[in-house]
Amino acid sequence: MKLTSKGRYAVMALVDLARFNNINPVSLRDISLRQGISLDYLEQIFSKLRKKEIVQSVRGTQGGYILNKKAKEIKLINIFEAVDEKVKTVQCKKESKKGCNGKAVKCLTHNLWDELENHINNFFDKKSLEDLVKDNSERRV
Amino acid sequence: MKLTSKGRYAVMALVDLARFNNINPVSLRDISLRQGISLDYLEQIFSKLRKKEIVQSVRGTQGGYILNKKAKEIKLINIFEAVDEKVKTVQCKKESKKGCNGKAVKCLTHNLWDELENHINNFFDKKSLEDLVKDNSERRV
DNA sequence: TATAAACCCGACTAAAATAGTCAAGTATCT
DNA sequence: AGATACTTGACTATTTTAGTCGGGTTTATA
Ligand code: FES
Ligand code: FES
Repeated sequence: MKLTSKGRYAVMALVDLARFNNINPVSLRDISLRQGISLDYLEQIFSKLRKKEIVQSVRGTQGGYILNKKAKEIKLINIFEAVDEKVKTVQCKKESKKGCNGKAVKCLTHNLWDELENHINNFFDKKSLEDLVKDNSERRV
Repeated sequence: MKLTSKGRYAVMALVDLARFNNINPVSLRDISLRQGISLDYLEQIFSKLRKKEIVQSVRGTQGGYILNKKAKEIKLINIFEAVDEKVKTVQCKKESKKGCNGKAVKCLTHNLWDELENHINNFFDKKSLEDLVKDNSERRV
């Protein structure tokens, strides 16, 4: 069970952005330099974040990205969904009544994995971008 | 973030084993048939479980595996550790003081991922094999 | 004592996922 | 005009996953 770079970078980049998000847009180049993330890769990520209306883009010189909502309203789960970093624990299709291994009944562990998925998603539901920015500035002091 | 088959199978197989674990050893062939898991793959998995003393093997005809501890004492986390299904959320080395991206300080999101890791491991710490067997027999009734 | 059931072990491999790179744009500010 | 920065889509190397395969050894039982 591991977190992929895509998800990690998306959150990292947004925390960076949120900290500087007063008035001016933040360019991916700056985020790339500050956080050590490949610029090309960031572009892919932000394309998704924009399509899901997490951020807004400002084109041209001095352009960049700004948050499209208040930091408080952006939850981790929204970020992860936007970049397709989904939590997947069951093997079967949830809607279907069939189990994994193709049987007619859900397998012995199906409920367990379902519980696990909820447990993890709960964590993502609670944390907002604002929380993350705060945690971080407190740490400095 | 997804659970791999190895981890899922390990738990599935052990729940199966635990249900039949009265006196007689359970053969991997039976588990393979009941749970629809490749026999060869199961052998790999059980080799690890045996080395970590989760199960004991009984060789020869009529052989198989039996639990090496009480089902109550086998926690999910022990199973996952045995088969190397570890939860990994941070990118950096935890012991090191350096961050991911090679910087001298931990990155903006390090604490978050660390919290997440704990959150997930908590779940694994609590659940025992006994719980899983119980959940399952209750469901039938 | 031969046979079959079962564990044991290491090497190999196909397929999928990940983590990018690259090229060719378009928009906007100065 | 030139520089900065977003936009898009295709391509690719690497790693991980989920097995397979081939050869063992051990032991109950007929
Ligand atoms: S994981 Fe859903 S049936 Fe096995
Ligand atoms: S994850 Fe530990 S420093 Fe970035």
